[in-house]
Amino acid sequence: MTQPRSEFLKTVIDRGFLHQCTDLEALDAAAMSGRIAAYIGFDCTADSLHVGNLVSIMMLRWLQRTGHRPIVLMGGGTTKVGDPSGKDEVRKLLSETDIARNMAGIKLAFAKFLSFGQGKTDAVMVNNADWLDRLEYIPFLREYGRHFSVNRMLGLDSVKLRLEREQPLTFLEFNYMILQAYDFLELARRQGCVLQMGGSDQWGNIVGGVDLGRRIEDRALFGLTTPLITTASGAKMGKTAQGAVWLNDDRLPAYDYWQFWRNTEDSDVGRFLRLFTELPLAEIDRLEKLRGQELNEAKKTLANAATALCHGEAAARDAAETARKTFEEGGLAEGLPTVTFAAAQFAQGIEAFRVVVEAGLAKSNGEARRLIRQGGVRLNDAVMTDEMQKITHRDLGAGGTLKISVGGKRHALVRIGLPA
RNA sequence: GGAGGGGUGGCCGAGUGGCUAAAGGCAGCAGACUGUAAAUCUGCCGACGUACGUCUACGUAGGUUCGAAUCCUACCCCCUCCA
Repeated sequence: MTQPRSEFLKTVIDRGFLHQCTDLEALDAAAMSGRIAAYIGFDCTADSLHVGNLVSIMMLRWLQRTGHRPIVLMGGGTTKVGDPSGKDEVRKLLSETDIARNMAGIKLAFAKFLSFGQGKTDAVMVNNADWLDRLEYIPFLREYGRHFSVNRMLGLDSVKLRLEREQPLTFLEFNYMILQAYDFLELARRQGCVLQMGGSDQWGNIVGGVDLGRRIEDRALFGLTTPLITTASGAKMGKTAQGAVWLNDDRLPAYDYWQFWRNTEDSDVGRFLRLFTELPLAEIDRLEKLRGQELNEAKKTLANAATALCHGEAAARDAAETARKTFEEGGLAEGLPTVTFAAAQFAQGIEAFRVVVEAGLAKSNGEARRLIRQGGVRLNDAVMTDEMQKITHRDLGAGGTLKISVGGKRHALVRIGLPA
């Protein structure tokens, strides 16, 4: 199509958020003619969202920034069914209490990215359990079930994949797309919602809703999907040593979140800046042209901006400052993870490997020992060789603190604690 | 309900009585090289003990055996086909 005219679509396309759209021109016209409401659904399968969800969240944020109304749909109802998309195996059934707890955790993140309230472009949050829980089987089947063709559903990737691999697909899961389609219609009725967005794996489910709206009420609904974001090396984004990169700081501290972005691969920097920050495109063009070591500046900018969005400006500044002191000055920085030992323990001396474990830099004594033997541990930047070396008062620098490091990136502080 | 197949370490996946803490791959960690990047090479990769060692582990619970992931029994779960 020709260039979109609406602010919303222009932004979405220029920044790399668009994968597929059911009718880009008509959607563009709708967005030009006034405020639209759009939604994305999030199932409550974990108690925090992670960076894999960030593309969707940023979509809603841009929607709001360009004058439209975002709807966050919590899948309190659909989580009980389980989305087969992109899954090789049947999902475990989650209990109602699990779902409620997960929903509470997920809400925390949205409060940071969107502004909620009663205003015209304020975001709203709804829970599909509100209507799905009340559905009656036979009436639902007669009214909505007849609009779904099993022939077509069998062709959907989410279903086809399972069948081709001869993996089980339960009837429960098979119904997921019907419920998601119904959600869209319900939101259109309740909130005047005309657009559903989501990851590319949601295409089939989204189109199902668009079709249902047309068939039942002749509504013009739109679907738009975002690309699956992988790193340049092809890995699914958002894994670290500890696991997923969570958005909630009780699952992943802001400092580690910052580090995640700081360690972006060179070839991903420009793309990530466009997707995960709100820096002007001209600025991003400049940053991604930096070469070699200079590109590290762009990575810091990325880390600062992304962390500020998720954890706030102050947390981003702290993380950046901690990183600067630690990596660029090789010094001690407040803000690193800290362990304390009693003065009496220092007096006796503590075996080095125990300190490494206590600092959370190794999972077991054996691992800590191996790390030290392999020359992977440094005490105040001096490589350690003896895992039995005693850490004592003498190792504490000014301020009564010492730094212990594993590898180039993981650091912790050790200091004297108050007598227990 | 019937017949058959299967449950092994974070994941995939070998292994059908001792040589198996369990091949191989992936993921991960460390070292070298660097730019807190990527790629490459090297080493590590159940827990505990400074090594020889001990313990825990192959769906669960028992049993056979000097010795079991491997054999037997019961149970649980999953898959395929048939009804």
